[in-house]
Amino acid sequence: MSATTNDIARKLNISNATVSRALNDRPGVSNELRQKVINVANELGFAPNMAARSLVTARTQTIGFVIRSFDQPFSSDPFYFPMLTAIELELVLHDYHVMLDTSGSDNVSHLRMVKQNRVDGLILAGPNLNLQFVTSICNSGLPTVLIDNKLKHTKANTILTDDKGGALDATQHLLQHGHRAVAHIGGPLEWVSSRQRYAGYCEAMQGVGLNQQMQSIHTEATTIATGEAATMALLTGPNPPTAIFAANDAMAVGAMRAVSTQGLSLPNDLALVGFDNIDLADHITPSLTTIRIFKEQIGQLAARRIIDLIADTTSAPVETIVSTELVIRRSCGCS
Amino acid sequence: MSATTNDIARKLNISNATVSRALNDRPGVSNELRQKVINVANELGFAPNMAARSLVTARTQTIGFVIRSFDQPFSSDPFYFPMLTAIELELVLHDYHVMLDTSGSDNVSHLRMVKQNRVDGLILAGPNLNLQFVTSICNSGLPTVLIDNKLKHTKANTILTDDKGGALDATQHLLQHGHRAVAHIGGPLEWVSSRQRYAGYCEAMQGVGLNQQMQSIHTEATTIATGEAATMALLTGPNPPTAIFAANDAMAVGAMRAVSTQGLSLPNDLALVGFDNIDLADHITPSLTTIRIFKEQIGQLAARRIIDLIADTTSAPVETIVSTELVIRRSCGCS
DNA sequence: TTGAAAGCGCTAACAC
DNA sequence: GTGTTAGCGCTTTCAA
Repeated sequence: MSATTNDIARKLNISNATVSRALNDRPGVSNELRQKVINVANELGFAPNMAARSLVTARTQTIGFVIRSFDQPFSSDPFYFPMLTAIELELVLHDYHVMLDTSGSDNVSHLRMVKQNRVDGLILAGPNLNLQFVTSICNSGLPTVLIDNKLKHTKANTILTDDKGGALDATQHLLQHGHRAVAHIGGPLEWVSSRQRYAGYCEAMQGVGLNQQMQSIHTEATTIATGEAATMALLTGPNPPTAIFAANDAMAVGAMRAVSTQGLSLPNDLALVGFDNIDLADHITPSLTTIRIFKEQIGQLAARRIIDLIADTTSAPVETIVSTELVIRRSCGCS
Repeated sequence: MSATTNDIARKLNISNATVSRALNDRPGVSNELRQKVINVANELGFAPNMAARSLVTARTQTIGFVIRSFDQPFSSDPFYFPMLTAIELELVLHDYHVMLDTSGSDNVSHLRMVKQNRVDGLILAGPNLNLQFVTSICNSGLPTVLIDNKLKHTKANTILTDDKGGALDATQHLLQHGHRAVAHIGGPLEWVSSRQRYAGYCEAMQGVGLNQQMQSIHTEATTIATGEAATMALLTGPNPPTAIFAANDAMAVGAMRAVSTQGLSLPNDLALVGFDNIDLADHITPSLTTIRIFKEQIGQLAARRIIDLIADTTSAPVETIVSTELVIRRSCGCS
């Protein structure tokens, strides 16, 4: 088994308290002795037993990352994974580890990693988590950061994408192409992101007085399938649009399928802009004009916020909004 | 803070030893008292403090999942994530948690989660890990399961895809379409999967006496970019193939780009089969014929194996090979 | 069937 | 500066 502080202490004929002080950069150890301790520790390949340390410090140096396993990110649209990677990369710098939870529990007190005191804080990802669950966590006092989610009546630390701004850019770009019948397809309005993207769409349309031409469909998920269905409904409806702003790239891909099924072609018969900038956006035909989300940066910010929060639990909740970027390709009609 | 065994003991005027026995289904407690303990525990929302338990049992109920952060799975080809999800889902059933490590350390003794006794076992994913690193872990005695990797001189518990069988199916399918100049593009031959897929390709070609027509390019990664470059080289080379078996779907997408750049069209000028069955395979044009990998099942098997291994550390290493499935779409020329 | 006591490895308060 | 002591919350002997 691995070496303990006692092994080091015995070897140097000192107390393990001194070993602990030396190794943790605490005052009250002569430089000479401290160096000796460090040397022996290295020799023995010493690393503190986390269980023992946690037991006394009540700190685990672990952050829980919670996401619903049935969220699309885990399949066709790996949305939260670059974030997760970025989070881990940042947390490692601060000596923290990440523990995963995809169980989709509806209650904090059912979150095993919390009950068992396994984590110092939580990052909750995605809008698809049970509202009461999120609220109860945020009120529990455990340092918590939300990604892509927001509570109505509870202040929380949250990292958001500038969904409204991105949607505004996307829609305005379509308008600049001369389109008037610009429709929107998106996710459930219970999600902050869906609401904001819809708001951006509305603002753009109303900005040029197209209140009458507004037309949008909100489906229960934002997948290829729902995008296809929604687009089909629009194309076969009474006022088929000439352009569509899709709330994410998966739906945009679905829209492409619908267009193709209808015997139409992109971008001539229909212009299309997505949201996300998934890696494949550049590799489908026609390549997809979309709004880039800075996933890695969002992950990094979430990690930093949770660390700050652990250091100072009393700090006021902060809402961080990360901007977006319009990535112009072919599906919008640009050449 | 959360309740402890002492809280329960005090409330019932018994010792915390009895509480522990009652809650852990150990013999030596009357049914009556056990039930009382359980009731009080529920009332108080008790959950054992993992640090305390770990300290005495030397078990953490945590499995480390190790992967290199720069592996493609984390970006365009979310290969290992469905696996990770499946692993978590399975481990939860056995009261285990998953801790992530993407640091890409080159040495076990540098793996913090191991040094600090944070994990009971390790799942190492991907062929891209440092060989010495993997070997040293497998020899360290810590229960370990490899996914998509294999050691030459060290026996290990490993879960593999039937890469050779899948490649055989893919290549034979192209041959059945009447193609003779069937080329292969794949990853580095240091990877087990690349070697096996290449072997399957060779076996298929040699099986119909096409040793002379064999032509393959192995790139340092299996991405859209390398697939495009390799295909470009083949198409502009002395013997342009009429069909290509790509070692994964990302490379196949790259191949499509090269074909398009060359002014050719799929599947008429070139037939194509990939490997993976990523979600988008069905949504690109033409839809991609490919070999399906059962990622969720692989994850589940890895999780089960690591649990068995923890229960019986002496059990002999097992190599598990999960079969594949040919998914026929349009890129191969089928209609 | 139950309790008392020891101890896992570490940190922190208090002596000296 | 350094050692002694206690204790974090739990499990596990050993007694009774």
